[in-house]
Amino acid sequence: MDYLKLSELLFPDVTATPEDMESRYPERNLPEGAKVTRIAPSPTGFFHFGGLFPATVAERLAHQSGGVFYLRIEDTDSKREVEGAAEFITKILSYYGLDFDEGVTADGDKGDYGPYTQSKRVDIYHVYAKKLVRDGVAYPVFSTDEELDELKALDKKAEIKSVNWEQDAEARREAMTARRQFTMEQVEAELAAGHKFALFARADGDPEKKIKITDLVKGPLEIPENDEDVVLLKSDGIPTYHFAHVIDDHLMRTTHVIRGEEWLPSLSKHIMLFRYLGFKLPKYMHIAQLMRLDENGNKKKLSKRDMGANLDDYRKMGYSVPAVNEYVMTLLNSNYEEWHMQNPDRSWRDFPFSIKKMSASGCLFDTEKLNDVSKNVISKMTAKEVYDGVTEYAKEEDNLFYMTLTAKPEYAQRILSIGRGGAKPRKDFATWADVKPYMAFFYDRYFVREDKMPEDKDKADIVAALTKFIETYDEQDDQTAWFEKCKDIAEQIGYARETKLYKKEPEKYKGHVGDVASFIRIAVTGRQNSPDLYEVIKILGTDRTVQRIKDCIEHIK
RNA sequence: GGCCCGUUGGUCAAGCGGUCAAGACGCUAGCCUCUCACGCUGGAAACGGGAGUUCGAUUCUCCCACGGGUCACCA
Repeated sequence: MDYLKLSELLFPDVTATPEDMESRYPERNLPEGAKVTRIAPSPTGFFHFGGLFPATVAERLAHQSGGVFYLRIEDTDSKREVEGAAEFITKILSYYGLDFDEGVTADGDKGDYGPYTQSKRVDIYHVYAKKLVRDGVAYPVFSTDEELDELKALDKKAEIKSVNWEQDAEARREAMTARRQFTMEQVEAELAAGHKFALFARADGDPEKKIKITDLVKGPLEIPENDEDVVLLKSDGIPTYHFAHVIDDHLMRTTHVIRGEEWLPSLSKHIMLFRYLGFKLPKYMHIAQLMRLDENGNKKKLSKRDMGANLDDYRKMGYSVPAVNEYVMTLLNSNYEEWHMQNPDRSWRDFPFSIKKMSASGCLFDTEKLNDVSKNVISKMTAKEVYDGVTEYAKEEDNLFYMTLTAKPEYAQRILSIGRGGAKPRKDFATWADVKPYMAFFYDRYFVREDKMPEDKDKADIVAALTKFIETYDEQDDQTAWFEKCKDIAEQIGYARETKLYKKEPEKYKGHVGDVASFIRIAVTGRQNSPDLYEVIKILGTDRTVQRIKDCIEHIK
């Protein structure tokens, strides 16, 4: 077979050579040890929560080493592509603070190694496709849709465990080899008839032989050589992932390919293609998948349809950006939490991320842990930061609350200041959505009497306590003076001044000062639980406090 | 079914031949406290199984079991 002739027949319009490509995309001039990484999502309009893991690793590794982190859009599957998806991806990644040095941005491509969208790189792929045909490694397959369907059926059969498994696999293998057979005349005839072809790379591996390769997170690997022909170009001329990966990551000079471990089984294909093309193999890092529990209690890969799989949902649920980032870090690097405890005020970006500390096994997504991380993150924020976070969230999710907050920003921030800023801050919020129920009673619009006065206490005592409180309340009192008055009231209605006194001799009293505080709290906030009552009343103001207590007394009567 | 990856408490995990097998989340007892939220002091809870190598295996090797992934002109 005259492969040169075949290559001209198949790719008559391709004039550029691999050498041209090499000079157009020269090796990067970077300091020793600098890593070039990338994230390469498909524009499906959906960004997987798990996608944050390789993305974060890639970003850290590049930026920690003075390298380059870029975004490439892998839009080689037109069937799955969604309008505006690329823009959505750049938006959500920048929302989570993953900043690119190169790649697709809202204002077009940035960087010298573009285009960064695969559909715009078809000419480049064809240069190498032609070379592989010329080298006798790649061959065309002209298939009708029906033939394709038949083959697909065989694939399906070969996959399913059945008694005839061996035969099914054999039938498939035969069909594959048959596709390799053709004559120049046949190709010319097909082409003349205007038929499209897919381009395959002939596999030369022996699965009995193993390739030794070290994955930076999985460790030393032994994988069988590839003996399955690889689709390079689909019949529309667009490359498959395999071909695009090899060419793009070589030309864009990626040093570390960071991707999910679901790619491990096709690694031998990629290694083969790198060899065919004469490219240097990059370092690989296959990251373990994020799992969920299925109904049988088994771990399953967190897939698109699962709860919590959509990264954008976390924003909608009200999780703050740093909380999500930190949670990802805790799972990615086992010593992150330890470091964070020693450096409580430093950003996760300051953490010396290490490949060695990455786990080789997949972990279960844990909402409890996320919430804990999140509570800690928010508890360290200033009232202003919390206010900003909540208002931004409410603007999207709860317009009335947004209006309520922004009508009196200082008031909202005073509320959010309670118990904040000290060494042991309150940890009330895991999400921005938790804020509204916490502070709702401060707003007449949302105030409701959720909790009733305790049944076991005498109504007359409650009314007496509340009445006395109104009579003696003085907004000039400091906290100690204020609480002394509560104790006085307790004493006057036959309650113990101190909780301890009551606990010592419960039969001597009808209750204790804590009960008095509880009456006031329920009257003022409508709930049994609230933050510091003294602070609450101060913020609420004397008039509203008195009014609420009076209303409450009416209620009781 | 083939191939590949994985296996320390419920979860995330430290460990890298000799440890009473860290820590965090969750659970729990108690303390602190005007309630809540914190905080503090405790507690329960783990090396999948079997062979080897070794004076000694959670740690090394092999086998098994279990779990996961993958087997497209999808990525």
